[in-house]
Amino acid sequence: MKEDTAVLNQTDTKQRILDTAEHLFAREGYHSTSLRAITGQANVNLAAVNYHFGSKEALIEAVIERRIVPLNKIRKQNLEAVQEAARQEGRRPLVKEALRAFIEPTIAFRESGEGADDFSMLIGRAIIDPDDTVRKIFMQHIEPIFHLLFETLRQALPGLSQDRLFWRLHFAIGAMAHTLHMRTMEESAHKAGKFRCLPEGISACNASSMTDMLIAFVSAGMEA
Amino acid sequence: MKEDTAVLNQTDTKQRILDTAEHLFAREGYHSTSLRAITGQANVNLAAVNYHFGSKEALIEAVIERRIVPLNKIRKQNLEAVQEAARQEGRRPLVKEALRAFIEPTIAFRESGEGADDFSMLIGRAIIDPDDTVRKIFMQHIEPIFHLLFETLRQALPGLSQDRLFWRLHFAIGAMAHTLHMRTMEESAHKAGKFRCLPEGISACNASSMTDMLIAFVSAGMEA
DNA sequence: AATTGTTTCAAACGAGTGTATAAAACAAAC
DNA sequence: GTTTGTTTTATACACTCGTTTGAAACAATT
Repeated sequence: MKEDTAVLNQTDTKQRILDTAEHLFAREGYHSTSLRAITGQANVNLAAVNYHFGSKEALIEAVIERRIVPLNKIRKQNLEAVQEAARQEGRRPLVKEALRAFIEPTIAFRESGEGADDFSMLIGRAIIDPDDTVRKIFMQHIEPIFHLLFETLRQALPGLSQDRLFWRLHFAIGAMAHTLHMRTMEESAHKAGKFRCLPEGISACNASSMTDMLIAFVSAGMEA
Repeated sequence: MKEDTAVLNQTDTKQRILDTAEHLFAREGYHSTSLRAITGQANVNLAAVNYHFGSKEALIEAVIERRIVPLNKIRKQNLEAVQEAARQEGRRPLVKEALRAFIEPTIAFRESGEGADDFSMLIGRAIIDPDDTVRKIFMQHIEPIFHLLFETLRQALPGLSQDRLFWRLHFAIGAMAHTLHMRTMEESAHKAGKFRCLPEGISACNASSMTDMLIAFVSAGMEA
C-alpha cells in the first residue's frame, strides 16, 4: 500500500506543499490557485493544508516568510555595511552602492536554490499584486528594509527633497519589480507563442548582467 | 422622441455596468470582483451583464477597450509626431520626447473625465497583473504601440544594442506601471492607517509634476 | 501488545461563482 | 388593441471554493 513514499513524514508533506504552493502562487496568482490544485500536484490530501498550516492565507504567509526572512537579512546587512563603510571613510554613501545593496540580493536570489526562481517571480508579483492578501504580507516584511534603504539614499542624496526621493525610489522599485515579473510574462508569451514584444528575439539575461543593467538604469534616474 | 429615451435607458444600464465594473476591477482586481458585486452596486439585474456583454470576460474587455482605444490613438499620434518632427529637422528623435509621447497621455489620462482615475489604476494593474485574462487583453492593445515606441527609441539611441534597449524600456515601463498603481496602495494604506512607507507624510503629486519626474527619471536611465 | 499522540484520508458542508432560462414588463409599430 | 421586438426580472443550474469532520492509518512509547 505504501509504494514509493514509504518513510516520508510530516516535514516532507509540509515541504512539498510549500514548494508546490510557491510554484503555483508565483505563476497563477494567489486567488487563481486553489488548494485542490496545490494538493493535487503535490500528491497530498486536500485537508493537509488546513492541518499543517491552518488556512490558505496562512499557507502563503509561510511560503513568503520562508524566503523573505533570509533575503531581508542579507539586504539589511548589505545596507548597514554601506552606511558603515561610508561613515568610516568619512563620506556619503554612494547611490549606486545603496541600490546595489538592495537590488543585487533580490535578483541573485534566483540562483540561490531549488524553486528560488518561483519565489523571484512571487516577489515581482507581490510588490505590485492587486490582491491585498499577498501585498499586505509582503509589505509588512519589506517596510523596515525599505525604510533603511530610503534613509541610506537620503544620506547619499542630501540635496534631494523627501518627496522627490520618495517617488524616484518608487520608480526604481517599480522597475525592479517589473523586471522580476518579466520572466512570467516571457514564459507565458513563449508558451502561447503570442504577444511578442519585439520583432527579433531578445536573449534572456543572467542574473548578474541583469543586475548591472538595472542598477545602472535606476542609479542614473535617481541622480538625474 | 421616445426613441431617445429607450436608447438612453439601454445605454444607461450598459454605462452603469461599465462604470461600476471599471471601478471594482481597478480596486479589487478581476477575479476578486463578482458579477453580483458589480450588478448590485450598479443597481441592475444580475443577468444584465450576460445579456448586454455576453460574459464576465467580455465585460472587462469592453471596460478596457472603451478607454484604451482613444488613449492609444493619442500615443500613436504623439509618437508619429515625434518621428515626423525629427525627420523634418533632419535629426534623431530625442529620448525624452519619445518617452513623453508615451508616458504623458498615460498619466494625464486620470484627468480626462469621470472615472478615468479608476482606469488609470487599471492600467497600472494590467501591465503587471498576475491574472492572464486581464493582461492578455491589455497586451493585445498595447503591443503595436510598444513596438512603435521601441522603434522610436532605437532611432534615438542608435548606439544601444537591441537587448539593452529592450530591458531598459521595460525598466521604464515598470517604473510607470508601478507609479500608476501606487495610488491604489496609497489609498489602501491610508484607509487602513498602516504600511506607511515613510516616517513623514509625502504629499501626493498632480499628474503634471508626476509626469515630469517620471520622464526625467526614465530618460536618465535610458541614456545612462 | 496495548496505548497514546500524530498524521492522513475520503467525504461532505455551506457559501459563492458565472451562466442560462423562461416569464414578465416595456416601448414602438401596425 | 394587438402584435413585435427588446430589455428586465426572478430563479435555477452546475460548478468550484476553503474549510471541517470523524474515522482510519501510522509512529513512538510504555
